[in-house]
Amino acid sequence: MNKAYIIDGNSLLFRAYYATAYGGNEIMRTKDGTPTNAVFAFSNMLNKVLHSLKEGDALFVGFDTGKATFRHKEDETYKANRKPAPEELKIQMPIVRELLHSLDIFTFEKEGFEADDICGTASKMLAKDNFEVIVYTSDRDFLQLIEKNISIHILKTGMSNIVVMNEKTMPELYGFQPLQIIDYKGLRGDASDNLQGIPGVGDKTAVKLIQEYGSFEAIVEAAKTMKSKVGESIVENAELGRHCYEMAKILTNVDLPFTSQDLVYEGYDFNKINAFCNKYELKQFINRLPTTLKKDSEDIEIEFDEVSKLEIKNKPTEIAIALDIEPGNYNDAVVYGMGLKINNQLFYIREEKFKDNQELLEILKDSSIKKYCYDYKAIKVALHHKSIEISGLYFDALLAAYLLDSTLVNNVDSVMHFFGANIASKKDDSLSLFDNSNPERACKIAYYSYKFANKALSDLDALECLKLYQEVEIPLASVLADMEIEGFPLDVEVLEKMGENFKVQLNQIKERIYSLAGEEFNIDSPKQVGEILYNKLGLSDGKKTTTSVDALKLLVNKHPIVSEILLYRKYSKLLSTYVTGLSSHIYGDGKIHAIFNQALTQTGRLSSSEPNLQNISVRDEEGKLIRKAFYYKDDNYSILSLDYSQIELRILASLSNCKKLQDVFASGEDIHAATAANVFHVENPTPDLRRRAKAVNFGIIYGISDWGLSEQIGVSVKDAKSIISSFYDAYPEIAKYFQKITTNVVKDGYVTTLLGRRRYLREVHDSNYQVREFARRAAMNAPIQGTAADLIKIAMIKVDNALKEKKLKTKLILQIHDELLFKVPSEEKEIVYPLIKDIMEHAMELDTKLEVDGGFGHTWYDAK
DNA sequence: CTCTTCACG
DNA sequence: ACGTACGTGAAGAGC
Repeated sequence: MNKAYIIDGNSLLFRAYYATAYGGNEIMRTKDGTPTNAVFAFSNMLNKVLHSLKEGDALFVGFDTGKATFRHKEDETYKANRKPAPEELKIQMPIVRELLHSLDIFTFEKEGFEADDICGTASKMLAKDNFEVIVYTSDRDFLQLIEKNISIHILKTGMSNIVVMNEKTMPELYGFQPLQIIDYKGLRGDASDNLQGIPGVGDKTAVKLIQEYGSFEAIVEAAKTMKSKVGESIVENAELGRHCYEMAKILTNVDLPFTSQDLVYEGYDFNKINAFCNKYELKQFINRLPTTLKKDSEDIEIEFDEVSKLEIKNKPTEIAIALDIEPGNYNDAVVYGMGLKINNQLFYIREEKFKDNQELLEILKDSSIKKYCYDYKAIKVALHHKSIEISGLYFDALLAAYLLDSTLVNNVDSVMHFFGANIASKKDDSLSLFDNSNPERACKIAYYSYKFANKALSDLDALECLKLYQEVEIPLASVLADMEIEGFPLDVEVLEKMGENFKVQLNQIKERIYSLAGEEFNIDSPKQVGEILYNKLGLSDGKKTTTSVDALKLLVNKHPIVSEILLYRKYSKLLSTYVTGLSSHIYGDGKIHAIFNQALTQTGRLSSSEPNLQNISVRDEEGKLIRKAFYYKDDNYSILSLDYSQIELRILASLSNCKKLQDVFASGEDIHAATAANVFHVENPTPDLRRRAKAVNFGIIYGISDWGLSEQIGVSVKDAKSIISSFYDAYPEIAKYFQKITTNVVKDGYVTTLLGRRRYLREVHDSNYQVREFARRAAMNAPIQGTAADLIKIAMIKVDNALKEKKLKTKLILQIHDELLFKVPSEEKEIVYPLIKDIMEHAMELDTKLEVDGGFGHTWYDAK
């Protein structure tokens, strides 16, 4: 028998709200302040129901409309004693409906009726259609619905304390039958609904009377001959009781525009609920959802053979591979084994047997054999550590999913989930404390990497991303793997010497701060710093309450402690992040092997982690000294740094077809000076005007706002506004371009780069102004930042190809968004510099001239 | 685990 | 009138 789960939406939502809004604690909110505590608690409750749902089961949520019902018409005072719902809860009512609709769960509400009546009618209908009905509510009135196949799950305190009431347990607990709850309410009324029952009849009397006479009317009849106070009161207040009796009845004959079959749950669409979770920052919910309910989700038992030696009859033209590897950084992770799909068979080979399989090693190395996998770069790097070569990447599920929807989380479970499979192992993985291997999982990943390839490729084609995938992301994966394998040398001794200096400075500054403050406190704690500055020393400028650099800079002249704190912060950052932090990432070969995340950013840029080599200090002279620790001890090698000049503005000039701006770049003029001349209407701008113009140029790229610009360059909002319109007057094509972008993103819900990389910005339709504006600015920036990312990726691939073709020893070692770093042997310096510069400058067809500058240095510090 | 701060493009 | 620049990662504090 199939089950039908019916949820009294309002009842659970109230419960969810109050269960998480107790005491004086701040309730859960999104970054922009939208309260989500009730949605969060409701989603957890709902998830429990979803986990018990089987195929063919029905699921339904009934709601109140919030408007007056037939009960209000009958009794003006009905529920009049209730306090209005808090605003924070009201805001969440439509969001809960949005949650349910994102999961394709059937909800219904009808003006004139309460959720009780909707749920009651649906329950009876489902029971009649042979469903075993389970109703979730906290309202005891629902008990009247109980029958053979209808049980009521009453939520007591909190969200997890549930009492199951059915045909058997309900009479045991209450002492009468389910329908008699109406008679009971006739006698007792319902205080929460503002219905006063018969005076003098308490719980004990009511139960006794019902047990004796059966129904409310029988009790009234019998009361006439009772010679007691209670009897008199019943006779006297019979009408009042009758009213309560009628009000307590739940309707089971509401006209519903759906059938039981319409309520059978058919699963959720991953993209829809994923978008919802992103929007409301409910991060864990999606991962806790039962994958079996995902539409088209596959969760099969796979069969594989664990072999010590592969016996392959026919040489394959394609294979799928997945490593069974310890989670975490793959540079030093334990490799347990490898899952393989070869000629429609699945194999698992333990790591210690890799070397015995010469045939396998040949297949891996053979670039003519297509490789299907998830995260090829990780596989290539991890295998390199085992001295095993791999080439011939054809399909990478991670990269495909990233191009299909960059908002996806980049882990294998989520990506496979996205494509429609559950790879979570069903077996108990606590079986062995010593063996963390998971052959089944590896084989599943290999199996699905292959299985989903065609669908994914055709989806990429449909999104016009196939070329970007095949010609950029796929070849780039190998280039990045080589960069990670190559690494970047870091001299720990140089670093530590600097660290000692920083420590000395820090101690002196610390003492000065304590003495200026008149007490010791934790300078690393923004809270304590704020307390000292704003409360103890009373340094507030009236506006800012944070202790960030921007806020503190406004206070430097008010008290000597402020600049000391800024100094402390600087050295503290240098020591913890750049000396201690970087040191901890030096491997046995004296090098850093950072990971370049290829499927993470929303714009198409790379990111670097463990450690992040893309944010090593450069603006601050003392911080920049860190770069002196990056160098080759072998004097024969030097570092070449080449970076694109003004890449984003040049791309904007090209994308917007702005001839005037393109001409500025073509002539080699100073772009910031040119903007200064245009917006401030002067021929020779002063350094200060040039500085402001530079901020304007940046602002344009970021999706400028008058307030943001005014804050940045210290002018009034009004002046900032006029500066922006001067900019658009000077470059009208750019204004037109942004107008087009804005229109498109509202129409399509996404923007694209020059190569078709897509960024979804569904938030442009958000009901919240802030969220909408944020999406609009991101829409303006993404095509620019993303096209720059496309450009440098192509440059990297082309440079890599050229170096290999010319059999040069120069190696690409680092990418920092608009800059490439190379390890160059002395003898190649002359040939490599113009070669790479030329490739970078012509990596892509653009209407704006590109310019690359840079130079060699023994250390990273000197490379410029 | 989230927030704040600060390093980079 | 809204509250405000785009994209990242790491460290420390404080829950």
